[in-house]
Amino acid sequence: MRTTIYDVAKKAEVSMSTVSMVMNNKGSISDATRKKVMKVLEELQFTSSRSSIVLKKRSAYTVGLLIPNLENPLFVEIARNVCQRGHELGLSVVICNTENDAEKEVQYITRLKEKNLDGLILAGGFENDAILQEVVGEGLPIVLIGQNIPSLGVDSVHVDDCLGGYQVTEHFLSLGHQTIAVFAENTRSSKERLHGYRQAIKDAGLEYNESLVFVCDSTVSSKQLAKQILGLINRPTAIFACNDLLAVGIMQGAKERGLRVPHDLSIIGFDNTILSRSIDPPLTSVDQPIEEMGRQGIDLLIERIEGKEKTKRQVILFPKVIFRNSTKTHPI
Amino acid sequence: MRTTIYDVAKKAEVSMSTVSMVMNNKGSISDATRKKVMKVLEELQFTSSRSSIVLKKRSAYTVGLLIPNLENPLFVEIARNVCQRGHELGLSVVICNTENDAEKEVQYITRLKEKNLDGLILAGGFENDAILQEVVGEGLPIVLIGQNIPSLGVDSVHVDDCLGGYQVTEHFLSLGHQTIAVFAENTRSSKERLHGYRQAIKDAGLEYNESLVFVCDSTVSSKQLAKQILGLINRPTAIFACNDLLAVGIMQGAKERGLRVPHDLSIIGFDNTILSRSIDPPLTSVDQPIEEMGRQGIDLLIERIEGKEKTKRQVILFPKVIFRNSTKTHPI
DNA sequence: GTGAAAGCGCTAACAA
DNA sequence: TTGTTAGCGCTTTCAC
Repeated sequence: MRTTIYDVAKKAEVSMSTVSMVMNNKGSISDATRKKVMKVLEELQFTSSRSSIVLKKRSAYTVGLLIPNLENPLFVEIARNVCQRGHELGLSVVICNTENDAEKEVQYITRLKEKNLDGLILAGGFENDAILQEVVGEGLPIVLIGQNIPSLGVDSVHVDDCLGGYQVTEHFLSLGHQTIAVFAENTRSSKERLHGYRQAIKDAGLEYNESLVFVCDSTVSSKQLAKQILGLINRPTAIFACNDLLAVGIMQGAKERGLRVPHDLSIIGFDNTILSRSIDPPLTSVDQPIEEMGRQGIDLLIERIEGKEKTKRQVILFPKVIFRNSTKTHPI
Repeated sequence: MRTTIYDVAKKAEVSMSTVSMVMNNKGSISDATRKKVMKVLEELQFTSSRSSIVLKKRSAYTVGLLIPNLENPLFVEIARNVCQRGHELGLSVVICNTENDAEKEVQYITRLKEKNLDGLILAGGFENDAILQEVVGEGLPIVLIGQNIPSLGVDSVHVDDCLGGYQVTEHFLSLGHQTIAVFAENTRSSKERLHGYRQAIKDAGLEYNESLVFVCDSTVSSKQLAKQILGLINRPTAIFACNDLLAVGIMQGAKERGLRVPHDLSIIGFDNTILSRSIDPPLTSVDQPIEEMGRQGIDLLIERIEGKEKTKRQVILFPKVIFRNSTKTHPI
């Protein structure tokens, strides 16, 4: 049978409440008693049962982290940082890999609620917006990492995706590229990046050409797609991939077409993940300050949980293009 | 205030115990009562509080998954599959990223124990063997994934690392390579792989040369090391990297030395992660059946939790070399 | 077939 | 400063 606070009390010859107070640094306890209790606590290697505390306090010191896809190193990195920061602050972080499945999203949220979780962090896309709305309605604190859903009215921390897209496009343009394709996912952040692209194109006095925008959803499909469009007569000379995963696929597709990067084709990715550093040639990619995002995400959430904040806050971080060797001047 | 089983009981005009029995399919309930209760359950969208169940039953339907390093896609993949299988079976899986830190290992395990966890899965290395021994002594079910620690006497599921190392080396030898270096981590599985290498070298009638074995621990250090040893006069013509992460570093080091893979240097990795498919040239790597490992890991653990099994079991899976383009015949 | 009641391990209000 | 006690929400005997 598990050791309980009662066993400690008995051994230390005090009451349960005294032990509880010692453990939680509450009330006023005489030094002698405190020492006595501490000693027994140590001897018995006592750690209290979480579930009874949760039951009593109606708080599990737990936050759920919903991730759409652990295949993308970006999300792994976000998870790592959120867990890290949570751990520092004594919070449990439960990682839930929803795999972009609306069904799973509901299941995970339901399960988390059963556990009396204190808040939710959503990293990346979410399929089932209705349930989110419901959760928000119930007053459960939520923080968005890596995106903003204006209609939801919750805190968020993300880079200025639009600016990132703008910078990428601007760079391509400065290299003389005119036919710049975009590979985007069907997510809010991709749309923002695309928006930046469009803006840059317009600002350069060029025509925005929708047929250069391709929506796809994984390494595999971006590879197929890239292979296909790179076979066109008037093929793009530069491609902006809205994340590194897509960029990897594009590179593979280009290779199968016999095109060399960056000589025949320039590519820029987004997220600056380990992938951009592993592939050959190293991929120019837009960095998101993930550590900062993880830290701020948790911190925002905690303030919200503690009820300090009532207004909606948005932390917008700056993207930064990390130049590597996947782009080149376009021979005019 | 949260809806409780008592609210359900009141609304359905039955007792709490009846509701409980309906929810858990226990006892004998008349069809009429069952329907009545089900209806209210549905109306109230009732889900029961986990913590009270845990408190009462002393089981949280939770298993902890200790991962040494989320930077390695292998572990991410393992986590994904373990979570997946756990979810299917209604178990919560708590991912704990210990970052190879003995301190964190203890913290996580302590915290998990407070939560009444039912079992522990260890994927990959573990720094603090003493605490493991302690946990085993307490009777907490443990399963090892991707390694075996014979002294611990617990269930495990892993590939035949020795065989994998043997196959890799055999392949290099068949291509005519004689000077084959090994980059290993300081882990049990690396040691097994190295053991296979040694065996293959010996079986080929060659001398085992310890100075060709290098221990390192990340992409960065393998890159530095590779750069260094590839500058030697009598440099290796083939390198066996005990995981893909190391292989990536080696490739980068080789590149900085001006060596082309596979033309000037053959490389084989281990784990067949996404990295081996992303880099250029695609890396020949030894596949571990991760999905199988995740599934079997959870399943072994559950049987153990349910007390069905008493004997130690070891599931040994077969590694499989996936040939890509990172090796080439050695010009004699 | 159903309900009453005890109790899982803890916290916090109130007494002493 | 310390102890007593009433629950938190549920499961599970044991009566009926």
